[in-house]
Amino acid sequence: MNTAQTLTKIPLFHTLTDTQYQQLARHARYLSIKRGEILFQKGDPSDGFYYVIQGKMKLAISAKNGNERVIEIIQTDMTFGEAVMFINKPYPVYAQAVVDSQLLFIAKQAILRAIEQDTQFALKMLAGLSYRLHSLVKDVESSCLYDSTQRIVIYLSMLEMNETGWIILPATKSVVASLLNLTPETFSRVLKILSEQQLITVKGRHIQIHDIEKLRQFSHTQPI
Amino acid sequence: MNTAQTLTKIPLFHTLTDTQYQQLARHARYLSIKRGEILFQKGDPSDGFYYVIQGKMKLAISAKNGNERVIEIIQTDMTFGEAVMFINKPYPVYAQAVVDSQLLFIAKQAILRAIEQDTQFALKMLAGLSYRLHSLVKDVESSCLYDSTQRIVIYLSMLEMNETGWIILPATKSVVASLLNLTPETFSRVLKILSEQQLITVKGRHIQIHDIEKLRQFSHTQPI
DNA sequence: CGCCCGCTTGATCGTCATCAAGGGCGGTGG
DNA sequence: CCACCGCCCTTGATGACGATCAAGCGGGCG
Repeated sequence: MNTAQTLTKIPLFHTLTDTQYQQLARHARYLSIKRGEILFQKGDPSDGFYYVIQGKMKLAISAKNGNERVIEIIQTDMTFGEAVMFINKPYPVYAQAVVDSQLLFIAKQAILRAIEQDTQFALKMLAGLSYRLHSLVKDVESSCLYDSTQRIVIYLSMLEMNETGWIILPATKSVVASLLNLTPETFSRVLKILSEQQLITVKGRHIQIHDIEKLRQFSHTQPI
Repeated sequence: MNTAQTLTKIPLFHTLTDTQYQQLARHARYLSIKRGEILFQKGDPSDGFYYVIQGKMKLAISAKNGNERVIEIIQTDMTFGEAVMFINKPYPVYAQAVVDSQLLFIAKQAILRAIEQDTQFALKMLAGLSYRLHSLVKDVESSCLYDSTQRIVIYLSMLEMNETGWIILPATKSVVASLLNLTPETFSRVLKILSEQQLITVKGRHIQIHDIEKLRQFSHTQPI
């Protein structure tokens, strides 16, 4: 598949014309990245954003002492790095490949031109950023107002969209734990408790939720 | 001052023409709100955003048990609520007046029209949202990677832009504490410790930083 | 002058991180 | 096919940070 064709898969671009796709394609470049590799470091300058053709990336921050906190896990068919493009600031996070991945980089100038030509595109861009902002507020909310069990239950509930009742964690348990602002140890312990309560079944990264309502109830009755 | 004149003070609108100002003014309305009053509740639908002509607002979330967490303090000349406008979701936070305030509400449809007419405006809007996103990431970073003393020092350093060395907290200590994800008690204790270390002087909401470098050093040497 | 609200200070507790060690699974090579 | 190795994950013991509960202080405003 060529670059222009790949671009048509990005939801953000769905209102564009063929000509515009060709323009974008000229400013896009394909790249492949191996598991564990760093795409950009916190502090690097930004001149475009990325689309995940296939694979998984994680955005995270880290303290001097080595502690890290995963902000987001970017999966196949998602984009990242849009926001930083519009302000002259370096990346506030670093990006690392969780598995071998294929990415598409789209240069800032191409986006700016597209915005000039297409109002709908600008609105989509705004909606995309707004959505991100919304998610982050929810994230802050979670971290501040809920304890570890509640955060985990909320997270599992979010993933619970399949019909089967089985969900698959998008990364290793350590990474998911960090996403929920927990240590791997705590994450493991809570999953064990939920298992013992017959609320879930854990098989590696696969988790079955038996009764989502009971699960939610449990997490609320925990305090006191 | 009439509405159109007030609009010209909003940085976001600086590229607009007089005609556009008139258009916007028709979709804007002035409102006055008393200290403590709620402007909108979490969950309310959004159909525009707000500009603080004079006063102070706070955006916060709250848990069932009554706990609250202040996300942002909006001061005179700042805007809020832009992001939610672009996605069909209710406010993820509630807004409350910290002091008696005058606001300008600008309806969504006026903004959408302005975006259609002015590319520069769309870009400014994008930059504004990006900036918000950036701040929030910084906020998450602070909460996760730094302890209470470090967060307070970082916050005080941010406010430290005046020449005098004296800074003024933008709200009551309780509200600032919540903004830093701390209880008032902890906030008070840390300020006391910093005072005892001769690093700052506290007089009500006025704080003098004696030596910002020593202050930073202290907050880093604390752990261990 | 007195009340109320916001701040301080103290004592105690709980949650989660940290430190440490052991177990399981998958991949690789003999 | 089996053995080995490394990486996660688990499980246990301990501790620290900050929250909570409780009481007293102080200053501003009516």
